[in-house]
Amino acid sequence: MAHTDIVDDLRSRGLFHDSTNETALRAVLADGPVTLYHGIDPTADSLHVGHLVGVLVLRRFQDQGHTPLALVGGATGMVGDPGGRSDERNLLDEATLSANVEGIRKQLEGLLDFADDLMVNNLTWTSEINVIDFLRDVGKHATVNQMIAKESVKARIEGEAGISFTEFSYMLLQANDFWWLHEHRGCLLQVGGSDQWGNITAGIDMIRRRSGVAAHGLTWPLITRSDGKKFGKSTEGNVWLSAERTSPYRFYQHWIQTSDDDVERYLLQLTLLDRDEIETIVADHQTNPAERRGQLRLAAELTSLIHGVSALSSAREASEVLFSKDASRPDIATLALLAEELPVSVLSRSLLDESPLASDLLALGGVTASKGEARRALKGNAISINGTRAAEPTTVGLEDLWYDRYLLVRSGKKHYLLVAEG
RNA sequence: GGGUCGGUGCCCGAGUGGCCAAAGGGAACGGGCUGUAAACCCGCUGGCAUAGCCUUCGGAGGUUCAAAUCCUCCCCGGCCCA
Repeated sequence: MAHTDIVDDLRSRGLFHDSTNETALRAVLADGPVTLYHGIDPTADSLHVGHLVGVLVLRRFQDQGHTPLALVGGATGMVGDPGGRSDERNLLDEATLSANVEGIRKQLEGLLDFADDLMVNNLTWTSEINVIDFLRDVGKHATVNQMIAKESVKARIEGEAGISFTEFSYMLLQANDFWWLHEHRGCLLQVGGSDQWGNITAGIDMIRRRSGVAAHGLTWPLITRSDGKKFGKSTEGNVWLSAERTSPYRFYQHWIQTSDDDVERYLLQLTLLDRDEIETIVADHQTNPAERRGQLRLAAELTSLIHGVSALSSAREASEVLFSKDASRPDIATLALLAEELPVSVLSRSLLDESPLASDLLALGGVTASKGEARRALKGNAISINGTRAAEPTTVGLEDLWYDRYLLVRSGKKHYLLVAEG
C-alpha cells in the first residue's frame, strides 16, 4: 500500500487524539522515512491488550516505511509515571525489570518487523548519567513552573496522596529519552496515549532548547468501552498477550464478548485490516447482530495476530463445543482439546471416591475462592457440572465423571473449568 | 521541627465503648431477559462448621467484663506554620 497518508489513516481509525503542529508533522512524514518512538513501561514480563494499540501504531508507521523504535523503560520503570495514577507507584527492582524487558522483546518481535536496534532500553543511557550532569544538562532546560502546570502532575499535587520528588522527576527522564533518541537515532516523533501528552511535549521542549530542532508528538485517545468499564480487563484481571498468562482460548473469548457498540471501533483501532474491509464486516454484522460476525472476525484477527493461526483454530473449536446449543457430552478427543484450552484442576481419585459435596469440590478445584462462595454460587443456580445444574447439597462422585476422567464445570454463563481426575 | 486533620472491608465513605462482620454508594460476581451484546430488574459480596465460632477497621502495646471506637508509642498522608 503505497503512500496512504498515515495521519489520515490514524484519524479515520479513531487513533488520532492530538498532535503538535499538524501541518508541519504531515510535511515531515511526507518528506521521507521518519524515526519515531513509543515508550512502554516494563511493569510485567508480558504486554497486555492495553499495550496493543501503541505497538500497532508503530506497526502502522512501519508499514508506511517509517522507522519505529520501541522504548522499553528500564529506567523510567524504576521511577514510575505519575500520570493517570492517584497514588504512588511501587518501584521495581533491577532484576525484575530486566526479566520484564526480555519478555516484552519477544512479543515485539512477533508484532513488528523486528531488527535488533528497534527496541531500546532507556536504562542504557540513563544509568550513565550522574546526578550533577543530569541536573545541569537536563534539569536546566526545564522549569518547575511548566512541570507543575502539566495535568498529570497537577492532579497529583492537588490530590490527597501527593507526589514524591521521584515521580515528579519522571517527566524529565522521559524528556531526556526523547532528546537522547533524537541525538543518537535521529528520532523526530514520539507517539503515545493521550495521557502521555505532557511527557511528550516536555521532550519536544527539551529538544528545542538543547538542539534547536522542532520535534513532533502525536497521541491517540484512550481506548474505551462503551459501558464505561476499563478496556482490557476481564474477570480474571488483565488480558495478557502471553499464552502463559492468558490462554489463547481466553484471549479469543475476551474478544468474542465484545459489545456491539465497540466492535467497529476495535476493528479499526486494534487490527491491521484496512478500512474498506472493516466497513464491509461491520455492514455484514449489522444485518444480523445476533450472529456477531463482527466479534468473530475481531477475535479471529487478534488471536491469530498474537497467538498464530493454529492457536486460533483450537480456540474456535473449544468455543464451539462450549457455547453451541447442544449440551450433549463431547467426545473424548474434544475433551482432550478442552483440557488444553481451559483452566484445568486435577483432583485425586480417592477424593472423588468419597463423594465430596459439590461446594467442597468447587472450592478445592479453584472454581470459587472459598466454600462459602461455592455455596452461594450453588444457591444462585450458577454452577453446572457436566451439563447439569447443580444445587446444594449435591455430592459428586466417580460415577459422575465423563469417560471416567473429566468433570466440566460451568460457573455463571461463560466460565468453564475442567476437572480431571488424576 | 510545631500545629491540625486524617489512615475503616475491592474503591469511596458512615460509624467515636456493647445492638458492628461493621450503614450507604460505587464496583465486582451471580440469577432473570437476550445474542457468550447493551440496557434493565433481582440477589449477593470476610472465613470455617447448619442458629455458633474465628480473623478484620494503619502498626505494636495497654485500659475494660467488652474497643473500629478510650490511652501510649510508632509508621504513613493532607493542610497550615517555622
